[in-house]
Amino acid sequence: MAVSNPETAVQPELVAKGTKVAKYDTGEAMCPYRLVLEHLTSRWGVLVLIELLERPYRFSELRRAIGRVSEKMLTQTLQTLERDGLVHRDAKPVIPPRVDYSLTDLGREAAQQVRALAVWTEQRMDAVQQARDAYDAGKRHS
Amino acid sequence: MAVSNPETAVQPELVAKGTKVAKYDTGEAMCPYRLVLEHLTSRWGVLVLIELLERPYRFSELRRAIGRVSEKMLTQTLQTLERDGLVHRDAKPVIPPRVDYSLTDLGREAAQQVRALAVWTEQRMDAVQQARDAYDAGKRHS
DNA sequence: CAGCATCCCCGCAGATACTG
DNA sequence: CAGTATCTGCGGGGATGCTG
Repeated sequence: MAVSNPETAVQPELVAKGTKVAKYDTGEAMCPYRLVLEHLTSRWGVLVLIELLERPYRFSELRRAIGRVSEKMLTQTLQTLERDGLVHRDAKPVIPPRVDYSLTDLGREAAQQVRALAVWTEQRMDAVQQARDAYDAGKRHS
Repeated sequence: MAVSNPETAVQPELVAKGTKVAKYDTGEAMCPYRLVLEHLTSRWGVLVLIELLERPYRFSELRRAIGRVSEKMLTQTLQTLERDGLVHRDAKPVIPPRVDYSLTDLGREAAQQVRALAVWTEQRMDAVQQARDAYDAGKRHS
C-alpha cells in the first residue's frame, strides 16, 4: 500500500480533562493518523473545510452556508478541527459575541486536498449516476 | 463556494428492490453529490480505495490488509462502491468461491484523490500532533 | 471462501433549554 | 450571537449463525 496502514491497536486518544469531546471520536483505539483522516473526511468536516477555503466565516454564517447542520454538530466539528490545528478560532470580546473561523496554513493544505476530491465527485456525478442505473438494472432482472 | 452545495432536499435514493442497502446510507434526503462524497470519505471506503489502488484483492485478503474491519462492513462498503461504478467485482464460478475486487477507471480517479488526502495527512501528522498538544495545554490552565 | 440474515447494543446526532 | 448542558431515539455496526 502507498500509505502506512497500522493495524496495531493504539491507546485511546488523550483529551483535555473535563471535556467529553473524545466521546464523539469514532474510534477509541485507533492510530492517530486514521483519526485525523476521519476528522477531515467526516460528514461536516469536509463541508466546513471547503467552505472556509473561500473566506473566513462567522459561526451562524457558516451554519447557513452549509445548511442542514445542527448547531451542536457544527460546534463539535469546529472544535475538533481547531484542536487538530486546521481551523483558527477568533473570538472577539464584544457584545453581542462575534466569532470568526478561518483556516490555518495547515488547514488550507488539507482543505485543498478535500476540495479536489469534492470537485472530482461533482464533475463525475453523471458517470456515477450511469453506473448506478446500470447496476440497478442488472439487479432487477435477476 | 468552489463546489455546489445544494441545501435543497432531494428525494431518498432509489435502491434495488429487496435490498436494504439504503438503510446504511447516512442521509435519507440528500443531494446525490453529497451522498457519493460520503461513500468516498466513509470510514472504510477511504481505506478500500487506497488499498485497491495498489492492486486487485480478494475479499478476505482485503479484509486482512485493512484490518479491524468487520465482514459486514467490508461487504457493504464494496457493494456501495460497486454500485457507484468505482469498484469492479469479479466473481469466479469455482469451488471454493473466489471473488476479486479491483478499481474501475472511474474508481482509480477517485482513489487517487483520496490517496492524496491520506498521504497529506500522514506527512503532516507531526504538525497536527503539535497543534493538539498546544491546544490541550491551553485548555488545561483555563 | 464469500457472503447473507438476524439480533442487539452503544454512541452519534437531533431537540430542547439555558448562559455569558 | 455563540455557544454549553442534558435527554433521548434510532440506526450504524459488531457478533453470531447459516448457505451456496
